[in-house]
Amino acid sequence: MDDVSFLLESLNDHQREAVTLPPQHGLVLAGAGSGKTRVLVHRLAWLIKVEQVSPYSVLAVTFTNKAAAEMRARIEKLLEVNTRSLWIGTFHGIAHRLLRLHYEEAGLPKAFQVLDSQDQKRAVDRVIKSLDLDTKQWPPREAQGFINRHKDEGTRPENIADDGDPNRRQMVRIFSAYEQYCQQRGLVDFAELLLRAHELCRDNPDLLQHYRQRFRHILVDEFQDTNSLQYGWLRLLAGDSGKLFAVGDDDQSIYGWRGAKVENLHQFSRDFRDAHTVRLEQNYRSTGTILKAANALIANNSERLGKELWTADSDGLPITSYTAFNEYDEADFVIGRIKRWVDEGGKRSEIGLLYRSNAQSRVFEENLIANSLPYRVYGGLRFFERAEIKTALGYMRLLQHRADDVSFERVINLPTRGIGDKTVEQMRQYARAEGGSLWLAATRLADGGLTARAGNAVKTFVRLMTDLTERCKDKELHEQVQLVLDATQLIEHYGKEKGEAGETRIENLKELVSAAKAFAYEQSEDEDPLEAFLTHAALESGEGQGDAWEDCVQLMTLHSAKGLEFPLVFLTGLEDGLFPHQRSVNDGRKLEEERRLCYVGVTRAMKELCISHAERRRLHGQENYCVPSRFLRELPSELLEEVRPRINVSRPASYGGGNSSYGGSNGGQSGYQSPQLGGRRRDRALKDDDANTGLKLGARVLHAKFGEGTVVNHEGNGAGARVQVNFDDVGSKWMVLAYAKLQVF
DNA sequence: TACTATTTAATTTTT
DNA sequence: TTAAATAGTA
Repeated sequence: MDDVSFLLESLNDHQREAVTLPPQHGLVLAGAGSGKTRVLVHRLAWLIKVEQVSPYSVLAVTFTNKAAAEMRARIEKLLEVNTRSLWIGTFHGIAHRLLRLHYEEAGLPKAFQVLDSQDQKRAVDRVIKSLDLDTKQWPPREAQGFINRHKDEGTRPENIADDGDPNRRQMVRIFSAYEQYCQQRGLVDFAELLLRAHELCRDNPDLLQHYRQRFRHILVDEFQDTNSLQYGWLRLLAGDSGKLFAVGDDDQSIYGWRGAKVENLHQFSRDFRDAHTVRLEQNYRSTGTILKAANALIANNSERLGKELWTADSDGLPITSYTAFNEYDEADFVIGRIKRWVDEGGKRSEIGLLYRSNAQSRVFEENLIANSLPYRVYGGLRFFERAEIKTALGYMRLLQHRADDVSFERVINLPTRGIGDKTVEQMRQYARAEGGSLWLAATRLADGGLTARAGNAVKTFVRLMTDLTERCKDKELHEQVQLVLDATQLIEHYGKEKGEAGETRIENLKELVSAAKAFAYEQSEDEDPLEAFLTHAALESGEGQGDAWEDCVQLMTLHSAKGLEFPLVFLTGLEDGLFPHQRSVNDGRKLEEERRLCYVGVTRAMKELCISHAERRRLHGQENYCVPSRFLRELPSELLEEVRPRINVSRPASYGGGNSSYGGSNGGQSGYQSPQLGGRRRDRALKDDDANTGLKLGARVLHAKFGEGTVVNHEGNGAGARVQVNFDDVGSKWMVLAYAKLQVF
């Protein structure tokens, strides 16, 4: 046997145990930063090198293209094997591949199209309208959710039990009609990819047998994120002889709301009795302090499989906790710390600025701009989801498939060519009556049946498309894209948008040509390049397309931060109602998911962690007094170093001194303030907050009977003044200040 | 058909 | 507040 020590020497005992498990089912509970990907990659290498498993017999499944690409790259680096025969991909990518290979058995046309969620929504919208339903009463978004939820559970409309609820019955009707709509046109949405692939395997014994014999080993990443259908498919594929090796972390399950089932992690050990479980608890990312905080926080969750992170490293710095007046003050503090980090020689790209919801980024962005700090906001529209790109691709699709009604509708009047809603509706009716495509309707109606004006416009469009088809013959992919852009004048159209928007759109369209060029380069011979490119666009969001890399502060939601790490992390907006989110506070399960989200945030930090919350925050245009997040209280206070604003604007003299930790005696803390903005806001805070009661909103108080709580409201003056206190244990109460004998701290 | 006023709702997101 | 969707107007 070859020397395989290189596969093991960089691993700790537990990692090594996982990697070298005998060829059987394995479950690795990998804590944050415990070297999960490394174990997965080394396991795969071990199977090939030591267990003599052919790369051909291994299937490795991930959730994102990024993770799949990284895994492939690391395997290639570790071993010099032919990774082409190795199936590494996303659930959707692999399902797609199976369906392409076996489209007939799957009941699909050879050239079936993949719908992304936008396309799906449009399709659902059309279906609802074709059923003569009001989209007000039946919002496409909800119907789409209904459809996807059921597909994710492996359910077809005919399998949904009729419980007599007319609402539900109507939804099922829409679901059915949508399925028919897609089947007729050869359209497959994301959930359908998985469901079809599952049914394909389930209903074709020979085919299933073939793949069962082929894939002796199935490796799964982020197993806690699998939904019912995905797990069902894995089990089916593994059968009795295939070996599943799943890696996941129940404490990092944050996608329950989109169908992920943490329970699968529990179920795994029940379904595969002989499965070995290995825990990876040594963390190679964060300081001891950060890990202690993370452990303490997550200990508040129930039904955990149980893990405790530890590190061989030192405790490091305490966690900074900042109480801001409002969101602007919070941003001032964060940006001040960012500057400090950069001044001390740190890179901006080493900073992760995390928040619960996207709306929070705005204030940070404004402040970063004011301080000329480059930043990058993650999330938002991906390259292939941008309107201009979708439109251009719509033309490409229509070029390829004349009957593609979704693309037809997208493109028919963009740029505007005088074919309005009325004309399109006529075409729809014609198409419906004839059972043909909109394209057919357009060609027929162009020769009569429309007003002269509309008829001419439609004729022009038809000619445009036929000309394009002609001119695209025998052209390279990127030349075809260029031809489409030229002929449709999309660049001119989108360039008209005012401001930077137009510029960006033009750049994106040009980038599409480059993307096509780059794509064709790595394309294999036997596929139709355009067809493959269109699928690529649907299946890969095009992350990394466009914007060049720079040393930027990284802004993102906690969800998008999963899997990443930063030397310096800001965890912002730790306020009840915001984080945990309002919609989760009254539901134990949801609340636990929020806590896991917080855990994910904390464990992103390598060296320094700064946590902040605001006492008041403008939300939906309303100024709100905020109660500090319960998660804040779950972090051991000895790990925290509280940083206070430099002045105490709102505490009246009578409460000023004594044991009050709000007492603003430290005059320092300058350097994190932008003077004009900060100053003005503070003045306002003074006025608003100068409560008649003399008790500051958001202040923590102690009541002899009810215990600790937070002041959330007040009314009245003098002797009759009352305050509303939200007690940690007994909830919210109004009390007369004069009698309540509240102790402030 | 395109622009403007009004209404409405308001996590999180990959494929 | 603000962004998006819808309704109304030039």
